[in-house]
Amino acid sequence: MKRIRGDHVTAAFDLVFLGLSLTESHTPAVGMASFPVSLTALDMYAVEDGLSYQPISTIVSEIINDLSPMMQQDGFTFEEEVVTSSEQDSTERFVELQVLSADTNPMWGCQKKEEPTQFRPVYSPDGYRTDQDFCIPTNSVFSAQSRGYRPDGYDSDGMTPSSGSESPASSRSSSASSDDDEDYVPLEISDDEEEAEDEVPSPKWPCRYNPGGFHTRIPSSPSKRRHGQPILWKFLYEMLMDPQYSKHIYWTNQSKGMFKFASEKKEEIARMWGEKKGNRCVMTYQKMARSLRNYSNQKRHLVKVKRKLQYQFLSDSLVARA
DNA sequence: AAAAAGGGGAAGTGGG
DNA sequence: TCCCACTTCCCCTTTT
Repeated sequence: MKRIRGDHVTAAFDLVFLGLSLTESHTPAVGMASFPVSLTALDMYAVEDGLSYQPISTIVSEIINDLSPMMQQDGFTFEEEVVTSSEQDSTERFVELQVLSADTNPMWGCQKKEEPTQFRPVYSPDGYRTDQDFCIPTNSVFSAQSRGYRPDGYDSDGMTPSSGSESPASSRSSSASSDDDEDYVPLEISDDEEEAEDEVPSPKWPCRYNPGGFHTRIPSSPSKRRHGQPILWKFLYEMLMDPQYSKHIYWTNQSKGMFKFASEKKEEIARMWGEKKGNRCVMTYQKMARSLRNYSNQKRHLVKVKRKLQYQFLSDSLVARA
């Protein structure tokens, strides 16, 4: 039997779990539920798979190939439908997952959660986060792990490794619930400008040529070093996915990855980015935009849209990034 | 016309 | 030592 990569299972359930682009049309019949998923939109939700970033459409395709035999055996069916939208450059591919519920197959139970499910972005600036247990937020729920599809790539008996003793994918998953959770610091917007000024004083001289000779950056914490430096486009992406910042930065066309900075908030976003990086100098929108232009010039991650303060994510770039 | 935003060269920084 | 991902400065151009 072909074995599945545990992380991909996690990713598959994450995308359903996220509620991203899930239509509201799932119709829980007796024992069944279906979840049409727009993969074009979900391409924006690339998943860190060990060393690279893959669009979810790629991962879902693998999942379908890998899981089909097993899931059909257990009463699952995957039905794929390709739908071409009216817009020229957009082909939306829908995957409909028909899932046998726990009601009709008690093996597909879902562990109870104290709190209701909260959707969350796949990305955080500090890396991928995922929960170990999850339920699809309908009555027809199941847990990947309860089926023996373990994120560590072992069979349900925990004795049979899938392929290789260590894979980047499995190491990512196993650390996600421990170290990463501890390191994760939610974004915060300080309403107190003076407090922020205390932490990041405005120098009286140009940062690069300061007479005091201070370093331009505060040394990173060990956790930051471990996970690499914060990445600008991920930072922006998380802001876009967080309703808290909907007045700062927002989608203008989410399915195409187009977003816009609010003119009156762009400097605040830049300042937050500078604080997240630990810059000694205050980050400005002008400087942040220079970084974004580097992305745009190199055609990676995002490009500038010919509209004021608007940019567009490149989903293909997420695949190419290694 | 003025302000805001866009653009890009060049050099520098710090982590991996 | 090299590369990456910015950061900073500066100055010019384009858009609003």
